[in-house]
Amino acid sequence: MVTKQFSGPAEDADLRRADSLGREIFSDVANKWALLIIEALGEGTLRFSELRSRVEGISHKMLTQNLRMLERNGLLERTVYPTVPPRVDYTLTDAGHALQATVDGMCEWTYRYFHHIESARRRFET
Amino acid sequence: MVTKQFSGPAEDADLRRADSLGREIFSDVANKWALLIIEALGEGTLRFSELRSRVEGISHKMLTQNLRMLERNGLLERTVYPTVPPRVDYTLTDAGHALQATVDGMCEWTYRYFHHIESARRRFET
DNA sequence: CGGGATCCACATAGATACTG
DNA sequence: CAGTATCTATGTGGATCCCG
Repeated sequence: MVTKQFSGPAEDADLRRADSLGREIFSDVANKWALLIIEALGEGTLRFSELRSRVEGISHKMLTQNLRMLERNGLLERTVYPTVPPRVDYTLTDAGHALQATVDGMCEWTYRYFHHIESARRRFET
Repeated sequence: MVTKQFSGPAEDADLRRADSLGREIFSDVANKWALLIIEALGEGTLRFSELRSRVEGISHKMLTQNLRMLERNGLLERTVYPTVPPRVDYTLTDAGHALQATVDGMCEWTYRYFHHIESARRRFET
């Protein structure tokens, strides 16, 4: 999956298509901002402005761009309330939550190997 | 961790430093090529040229660049054999393997939510 | 073979301004 | 408040060349 290759021409064309799509999805999702957004939404529904402050350092533009992309891939749902001023909520779908679980894993990993990484860096710059 | 904020100025300065480093590590690692390299090395030690063909689509430059970064962060070990022609092996460290486990999760996720994503995309372009 | 260095096209992301 | 549009700069990545 994703990293596996299909060698022979006798391979099922449907499987090859699946693999290339898998790779495309992986490329979409495996980026800093997307994962941080997913992680932020893990705690529950958030508005645009709330996301903006939770995902530290993200620009207005990057946020909207990634939200569109995540919505397109069915990872989150966008609810617009036709009020003045407008209000838009973002919530993870089941697929989104499932991914969020693995992102949690990455965050825990960062925490666990913190010192290992710090000392590796010190060793490296010599 | 990573997404958590430290608010008050009374907060422990060491924790803030830890958080910003965590974020830095996350930003390093949460990118397409890095994760695909980690995933490829999950199966075992590989040479530069082997990695180049396993991680489909990666350029010479991106491969070396990411390998340096992953080595710097102590995720993999680089072994140079002083032969002619030279031979260089890359192997995951414990930290690398731990991360690889979570990347596996992402790959499985891609596989599991494949159809969900496909249909979400169809719905979106209307 | 592995990898550094350079050049450059192109995409990406920031800033700014404008709309419903 | 949320979002789109435009402009621009900067940085990222690909291609190419050379070196041990």
